[in-house]
Amino acid sequence: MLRSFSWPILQVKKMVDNNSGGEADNFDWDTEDDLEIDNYAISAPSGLSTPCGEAVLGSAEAGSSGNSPNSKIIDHFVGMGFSREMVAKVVEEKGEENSDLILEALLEYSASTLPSSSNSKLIDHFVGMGFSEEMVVKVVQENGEGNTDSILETLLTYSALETTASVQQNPDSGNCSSDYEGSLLNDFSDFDSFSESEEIMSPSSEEGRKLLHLTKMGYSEAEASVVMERCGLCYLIHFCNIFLLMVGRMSKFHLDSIKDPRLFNCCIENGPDSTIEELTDFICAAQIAKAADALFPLEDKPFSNGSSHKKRRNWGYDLLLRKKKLKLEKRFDEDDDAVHLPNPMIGFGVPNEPDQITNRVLPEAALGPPYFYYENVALAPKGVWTTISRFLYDVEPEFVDSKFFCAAARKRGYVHNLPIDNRFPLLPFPPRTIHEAFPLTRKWWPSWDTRTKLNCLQTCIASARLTDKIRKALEDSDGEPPLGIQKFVLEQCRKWNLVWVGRNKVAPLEPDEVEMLLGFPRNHTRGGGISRTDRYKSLGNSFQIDTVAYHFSVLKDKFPGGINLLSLFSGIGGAEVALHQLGIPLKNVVAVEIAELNRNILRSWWEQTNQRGTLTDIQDVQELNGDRLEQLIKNFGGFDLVVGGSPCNNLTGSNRYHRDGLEGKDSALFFDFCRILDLVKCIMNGTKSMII
DNA sequence: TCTATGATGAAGACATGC
DNA sequence: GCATGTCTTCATCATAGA
Repeated sequence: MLRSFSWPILQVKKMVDNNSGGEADNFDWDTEDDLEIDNYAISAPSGLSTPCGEAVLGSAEAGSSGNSPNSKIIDHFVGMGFSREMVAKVVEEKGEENSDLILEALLEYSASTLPSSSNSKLIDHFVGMGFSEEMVVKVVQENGEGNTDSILETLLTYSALETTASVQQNPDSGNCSSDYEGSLLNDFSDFDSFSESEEIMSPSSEEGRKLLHLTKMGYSEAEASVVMERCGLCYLIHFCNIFLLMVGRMSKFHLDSIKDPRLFNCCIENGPDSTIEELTDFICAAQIAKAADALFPLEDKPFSNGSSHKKRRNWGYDLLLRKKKLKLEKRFDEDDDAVHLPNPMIGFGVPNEPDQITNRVLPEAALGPPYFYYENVALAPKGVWTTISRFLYDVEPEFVDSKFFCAAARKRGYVHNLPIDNRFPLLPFPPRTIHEAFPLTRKWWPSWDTRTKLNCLQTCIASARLTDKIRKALEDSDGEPPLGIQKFVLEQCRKWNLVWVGRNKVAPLEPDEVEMLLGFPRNHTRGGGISRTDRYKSLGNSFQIDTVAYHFSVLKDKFPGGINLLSLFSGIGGAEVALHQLGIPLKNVVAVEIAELNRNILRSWWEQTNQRGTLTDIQDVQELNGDRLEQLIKNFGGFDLVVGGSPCNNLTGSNRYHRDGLEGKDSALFFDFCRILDLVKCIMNGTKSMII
């Protein structure tokens, strides 16, 4: 079974479970990781908060020498940061048998006993942001201390209303001259000095002019460049809104508009044409958000599978909140592996394997319509899958290795909201071993090459020089080659997925063989002006059809009349082929793919298979804005399934140069998947038509 | 200009032994 | 639990040759 994430509450619970499970004696409570987690719990202004740091330290120091029968469990909870007195009291009340109950009671007591004076770290944080203590105390009382997002939002609202009133009384004090802004900007005075780069000094374009203007205003070139780029993305409006709010230029109407997708879309659409004022707002707001992050390093709340998620209506705002938390989670994930890959990597189950899981509880926000399905490499840098999951409504990823479906490994993570019961595989089963897939290789396969499965099919193949080098190395030895040669050859065979095609002769797979292994029709990528290199590249970036079809199979009964599909980063049409092979009619397909070669491949397949539905090509995900989606949804009556496997370039271990995670140039397109999915959900749920 | 080729490690999961 | 070694990884870049 997949293991849960290790968010704070779960981590604490895990620790307690370990204790109650009798393994506490082997648990090292003093490891650095545990201390980090403890510190997290201690200072978090959430439900995990403890009364105060001093009490925690004092009790912890006194902690490990208890002699009473329940001293061990008390010590453990004290080690988590609760005061000894509180733990003792709770253990006395609840007994020491049910550690979950104890934990819940401790959390409850902690929340109820947080100091309400200005000594509160939570209040200090907000006061430090520039809000008045009186206002902070009031808002904290209204919202409770566990919900820092609500507190911040309410504080911003009050501030905006106050300042707006002030501006209305004194119009000259508006815009960038408010005290708020002054104090805030002073806090961000560590701008880089003005850059005198040649490019900026001689702007030859509109972008250059804006860059020059921004740098002259005192922003660093890097900041200006980033914001110029980002203003084409969907984050602009949120940051602008927050900043406008902070400086008091935003009325209640504007505040409400934060959550208005139409306004959000306007900014997205105007991104490249953003005015200087918008760009400066963006920079300031980003810095404010950065500072807010620093002030609330521990605000994150544990997620549950549960029902506590409110209806996902404020998608733009939510997206930004999730983005804001990204850095915090990344830091946390660096301390603790939040997502653990299952071994064996069979997700919720694969055909012919035991331990099938057929039930799961999805977070309310994740429920369809539409169904969604996101895919990427399983072995991404640490923290990436935590982030992906968080951005996709906290749905737990399903990690599956396609070696359970075909003769090649393909370790991938899938985040989806599909049902998981009554799955069925495509029949007939594809060959599961190398020899089944390529029977002619058996004749030449040496006994010392024990491979039965190929490794991941990638985008590059071995060179002729390498296979020749292997041939010569083997021919130099009489009979069975020495161990050193065997080791070298095996290493290269594993690395490049070489198969034996003659005596002492290995070769990389042909493109049509890769097609077969991945479950595509023969010659799917052949012809139409595509080179062999590009065929390997397109195939290497694709789905494994049998794996994906197994997950999609639950849709067959649900859409007997056909399905409307939004296929993002569609590549050579893995999702389309999988649905087709399942016998699910494709009614309306909107396929978004940047590479013309891939679009041609999908179009060609569409025509060859005599599809009766309509296929709409879109080149760039950036083209999919609210209006475009609204039009498409209006035409089709909504999407039944949104599928996407965003670029993995910056995630895969094969990338030696730019393994930058989700912040990488290409892999950042994941956030466009989120944006578009949110938009689709929003429009289909009627939110968009409700506002304005 | 396009295509194919060769050189370029690090990160992280996992198994093993102590 | 920890150190160590093994194995795997939807790739990128520079360059030569057609």
